[in-house]
Amino acid sequence: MPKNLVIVESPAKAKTIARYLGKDFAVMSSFGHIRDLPKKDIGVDVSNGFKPTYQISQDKEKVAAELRKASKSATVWLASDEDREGEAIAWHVCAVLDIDPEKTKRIVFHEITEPAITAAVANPRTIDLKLVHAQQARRILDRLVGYELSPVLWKKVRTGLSAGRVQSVAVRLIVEREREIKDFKHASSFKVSAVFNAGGHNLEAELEKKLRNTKNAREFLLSANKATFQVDDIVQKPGSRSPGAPFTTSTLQQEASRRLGYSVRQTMTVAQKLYEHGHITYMRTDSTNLSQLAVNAAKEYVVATYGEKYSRPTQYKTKSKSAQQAHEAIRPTHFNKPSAGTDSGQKKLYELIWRRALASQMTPASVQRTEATIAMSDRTDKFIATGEILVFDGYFKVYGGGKDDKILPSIEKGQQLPLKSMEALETFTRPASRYSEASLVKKLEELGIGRPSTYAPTIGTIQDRGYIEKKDLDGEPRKVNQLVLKNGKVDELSQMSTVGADKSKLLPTQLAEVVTDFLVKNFASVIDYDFTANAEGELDDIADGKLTWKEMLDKFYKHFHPLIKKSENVSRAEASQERKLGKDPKSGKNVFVRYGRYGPVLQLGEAPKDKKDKEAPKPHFAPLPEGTTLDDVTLMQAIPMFALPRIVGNTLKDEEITTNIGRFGPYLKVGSAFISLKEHDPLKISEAEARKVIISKQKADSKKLLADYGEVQVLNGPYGPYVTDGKINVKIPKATDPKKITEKDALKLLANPPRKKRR
DNA sequence: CAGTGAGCGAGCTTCCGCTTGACTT
Repeated sequence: MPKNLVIVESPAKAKTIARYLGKDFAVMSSFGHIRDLPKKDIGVDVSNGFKPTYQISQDKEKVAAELRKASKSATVWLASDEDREGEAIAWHVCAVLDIDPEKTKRIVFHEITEPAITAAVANPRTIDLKLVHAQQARRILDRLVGYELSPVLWKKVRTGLSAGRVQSVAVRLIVEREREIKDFKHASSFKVSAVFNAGGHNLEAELEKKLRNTKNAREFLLSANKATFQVDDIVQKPGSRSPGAPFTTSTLQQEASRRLGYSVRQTMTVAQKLYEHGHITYMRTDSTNLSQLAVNAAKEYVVATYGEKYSRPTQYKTKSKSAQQAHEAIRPTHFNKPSAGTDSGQKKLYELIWRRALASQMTPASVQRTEATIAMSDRTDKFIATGEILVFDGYFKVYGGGKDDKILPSIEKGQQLPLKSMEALETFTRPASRYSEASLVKKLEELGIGRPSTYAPTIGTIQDRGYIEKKDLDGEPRKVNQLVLKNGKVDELSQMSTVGADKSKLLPTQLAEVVTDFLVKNFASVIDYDFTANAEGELDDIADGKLTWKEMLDKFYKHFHPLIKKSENVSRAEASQERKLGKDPKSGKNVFVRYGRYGPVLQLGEAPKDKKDKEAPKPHFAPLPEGTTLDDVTLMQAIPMFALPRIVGNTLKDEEITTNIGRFGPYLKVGSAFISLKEHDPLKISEAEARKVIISKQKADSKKLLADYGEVQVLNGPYGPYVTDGKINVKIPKATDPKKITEKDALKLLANPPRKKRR
C-alpha cells in the first residue's frame, strides 16, 4: 500500500495525476460530492442556528467505503478543485474519513502537468473553513428555498411541482419572453434599394433612411425617376475582426448548437467522452484561461503550420460574473491533433474545440471597408454603397469568416451615376427572439445564475416538470408589399412571406404561466433576476470572513419564511387563476375556467358548498377548445365543450359509441375500449365515421396480437413485443423470438415485473 | 400503455451543485 493517498474529484483526472506522482502515491476519486443533506427531509434545523444534517449520498456509499479503506494507513492529500464546492468536498471527505480538516494536507493545481503537481505537493495548506462556510450557506439557502417553496405549489397549484432559485428564474425568463412576443406590435417601413450604372458595372446601394409607408415610398420612387445621382464621397476604413476566447461550457453549448445543431445535453455527453479519452481538458468550466503550456503548444503549432505572422499568444479575461477559475478553458490536450474522437459526433465537436482554441491564439483578421455616399438632385437623401475586402485572413484560417469579398466597381468623387433600377420593400420590426436551450444558458450565465455543471440538468428539469416545451413553430403567412420603379412608373406588388416560424425553441406551458404568476406575486424577491447576484456577494463576504454564514442565512430566512406563511392565505381560486366566463344560457349556471389538477379546465356550475351533501348537483368539467388559453377563452367557445362526453350512436352490434377529450387527446369509447381520434373532431364525428374508425382499429389490433392464452397475451406494441395479463406489461427480451413465447414463458416473465419508474 | 377533474385518505412529491456510470427508450 502506498504511503500517500491523493483524492481528486474526477476519476479521469486521477488517472492522469497518478502517472506523475509515482509509486508512493495512490490517487483516488471522490466522484464529486460524497455527502449532502438528506433527500427526504429538509435536513436543516432552522431554530438551532440552521444546523445541517449531512449524510453520505446513497450512490456514494461504495466510494466512501473504498476511500476509508485506502486512507487507513496513508497520509491523505485533498486535491479537489480550488473553488467553493471543491473546498467543501475536501471538508466532507475529512468528515467521512474521520480526519481533522485543520491538520490535513490540502493541495490545488490549475493544470495537470508534472511541474504543477510537484509544486502543489511541495506546498500543501489546510482546508479553508471560511470557504467551506460559504458553500454551506449556499447549500442551505437553496435547500430552504426549494423545500419550503415547492410544497406551497403542491397545495395551491398542483402536487409534485417544484420551485427553486435557478429553475424558477429560468422558467420566468421564458414566460416573460413569450408574453413580450405576444404583445409585440409589428411596425412596418420601406427599405429602398437601387442599382446604378457605374461605368458599365452595377453598383448596388441602399437609401440611408427608411420610408414610413406605401405613400411615402411611391412618392420617393417617382421623384427618384426624375432625379440625377452622383458620387458624393468615398471613405476607406480599415477594420479588424478579433478571434473569440477559447470555449467555456456556456460558449461551447452555444456554438455547438449554432454550428452543429446539438442540444445542450448532447454537447455535454459528447464532450464528456472526449474528456475521458484524454482529447480535451475538463468540459465544465467558466474560465477562458489557458495554461502557459497550452499557450506555448498553440504557438508552436500556429508558427509551424501557418507562419509567424499568424501567431499571437493571448490570455482572455473571464467575463462570467460568478467564475470560480478552478479549471482552464475547454481546449484540446494536444494542439497538434486536428482531429480526434471515435464517431462523427465526437469528431465534429472536437474539431470545433480545436479550431476555437487555436484561433484564440492567432492574429485578428483585417479588412478594408469602402463606403460610398451617393447624392441625389433635388433631395438631401443619400444612398450608401459599401464594399468589404479581406486584407489579411488571420484566425479566419481556422475559425469562421467564410464570407465572400464584396468589391465596389471603381468610382470617383463627382462621378454621375445613371439609375438602372430602384425598388422599395416593406420590412417589419421584430420582437426579441424566443430562447433556445443555448441562448437560455447564455442568459442565465449573464445573470450569474447556475453553474457550468447545472446548465444541462436545469433545462432537463424545467421540461420534466411540465413548465417548458421544446417546439418547432410553423409561423403564419403575412403580406409583404413591394414597389418597383419601372419605365417611369411605380408598380405595386405584394408577396406572401412567413412570420414567426421557429425551430427548437423553448415555450412556456400554461402551468408555467400560472406558477410564475403565483411566484412573482408572492415571492417576488426570491425569483428576482438579481437575487443570485446579491447572494453571491454575501457568499464572497463569508469567504472573506466579513460575514458569518449564520448571519447571512438568518437575515435571508427572516425575510423569506414570513412570505411562506403569508402565501397560505392565497385562495386556490386565485392561485389557479379562476375566471368567471358568464352564464350558460341553457341551464343558467355559471361557467368558469381555471387551472385544475390536470391542467386548464372549464367548469359548468359550482361545486357543492357542503362537501358531505351527496345529493347536491356536481359541476360538469370539460377541457378547453384547441387553440384557446386560460386567459383568452370566451363563453361562446366554452359552451359547446360541455356536450362532451357525447353519445355518437351505436355500432352494428348495438354497442354505444361515445367521444370525449382526455389526457392524451380526443378519443372514442366503445364498450371498454378506447380509440384515439386523430383526424376527427369528437364534437362533430358522425356515427358512420365512428364505425369506420372502430373497424380500422380492430384490424390494426388483430395484427398486434401474437398469441392469446386467455389469461395472458403476447402483443406487439409501439416499443416492441411484450406480454400482458391486462394489468402488468413486461417487455420480451430482444434475444428471444416473440412468436415462440409459450404460456409458461409468459407467466414467468410476468412473475418478475420491472419496477415502475415514476414519470 | 394510459383515458382524470368530487369521493376516503395515506403517502408521496421538492432544491442546487459536484461527479460518473447503469439503465431505458
